[in-house]
Amino acid sequence: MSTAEETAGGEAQAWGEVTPDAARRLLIAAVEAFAERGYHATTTRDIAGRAGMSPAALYIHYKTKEELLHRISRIGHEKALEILRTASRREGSPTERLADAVSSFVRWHAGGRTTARVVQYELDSLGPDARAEILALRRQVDAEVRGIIEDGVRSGEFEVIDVHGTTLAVLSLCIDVARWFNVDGPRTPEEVGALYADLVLRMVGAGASAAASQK
Amino acid sequence: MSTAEETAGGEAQAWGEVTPDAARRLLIAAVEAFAERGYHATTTRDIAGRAGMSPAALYIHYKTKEELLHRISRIGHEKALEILRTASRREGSPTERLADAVSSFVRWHAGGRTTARVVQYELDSLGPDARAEILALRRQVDAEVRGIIEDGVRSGEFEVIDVHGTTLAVLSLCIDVARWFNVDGPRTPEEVGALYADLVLRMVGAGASAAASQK
DNA sequence: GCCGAAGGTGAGCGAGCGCTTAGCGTGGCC
DNA sequence: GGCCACGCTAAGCGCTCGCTCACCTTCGGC
Repeated sequence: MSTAEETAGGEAQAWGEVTPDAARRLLIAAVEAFAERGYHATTTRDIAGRAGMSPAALYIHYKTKEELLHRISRIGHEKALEILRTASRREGSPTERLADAVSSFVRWHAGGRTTARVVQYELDSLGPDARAEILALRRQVDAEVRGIIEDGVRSGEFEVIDVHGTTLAVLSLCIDVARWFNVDGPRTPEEVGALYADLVLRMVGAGASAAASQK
Repeated sequence: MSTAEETAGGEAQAWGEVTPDAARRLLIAAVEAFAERGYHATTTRDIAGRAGMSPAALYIHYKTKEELLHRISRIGHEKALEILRTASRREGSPTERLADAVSSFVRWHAGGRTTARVVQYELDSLGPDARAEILALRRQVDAEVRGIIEDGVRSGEFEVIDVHGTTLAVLSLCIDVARWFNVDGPRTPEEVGALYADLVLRMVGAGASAAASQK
């Protein structure tokens, strides 16, 4: 999971579950194209071309162009949820769990920026049914982070007045990394993850009663 | 400036400078359409229709569809920059100036969500020249916020290790409001502005040496 | 009361879109 | 070795896109 993953164009990562091979190649091509140009500006000819196939080949594996986006979005959201769940359910104090959640969530958004961009910013391009399905996953993502913050408030480690609003802000901060992060920029995903974990701990008031920006 | 501005569909606000009247109506129609569907998914027929005109009328006032986006983006960024400059150059401590900057910047993103969405998220739909012009404005926006944070660090009010990274995070947090804010949701723009000002002051460590989350 | 500019329309252009269909090559099975 | 299912392609259909063009209306200046 934290082995040599993606950096620039590759980012093949978690698409291993998609079979057969041609369908996976098309999906990866679609992710790259959607991230670069946006869903609506991407043509099926472009996707097929990137995958080294003719335009018609796409329709053997997917019913429509939207189905491609739907599949990408669902797999991406499931991955994001898994990352947060892992951090949330490990043992440790709320402070440690929140720092872990934020830093790994941010690393995913920065390192897999291509995928994350599509997952987080092309939601409105989905039809109503697919959109509703994805929104249910997003509510689970929200609940996971809110759970950690509530734990911290309960234990007295955090000092938060508006738990819902703060949860929203924390997630918003992490998600927006996919918009601005530049692979050629001065920061590595790990550095941004560490910086953001520190900033988020400050936001929830961790370390107001104890020293917390260690590690 | 803080009079009864926009709430839902209206949001006519700062487009007063655009003349003649027909050109302004087209511009407002374009903002609404771009915000709703995205630039690439919006048709010139849709824009003209919303403005109560025929598709051809658009080309009397604008050379291309992209020129509409360019104009919207430039006016929007100038407005955003003006808001931050006003907060940055008023008198007061860095803490007060930063809180003012964040809360007014957030209010603009939440209240004028329609406009802000287009301004912040359709940048990539511009051609290279227009894009470069807008990016120059964004660097000024960044510099304005960084200036306040640097002042706070210098005066000892703030405790920030990575000034550039923290500036980026603060701006990112504010900008992303345009993505998730819902006019029909439970929070008013003013409430989000106040919450975010508090969160940002925590992020920069204001009140670590003095009480700061007052007001 | 005529005239030209300004601002608008209806029809339609070439291009490119998402998607379909007829047919081709190939490898596994009897 | 004949057969057929599978994966794929070349060609192209119907449609809608951004944008243009020929023409129409309105209105202030003289």
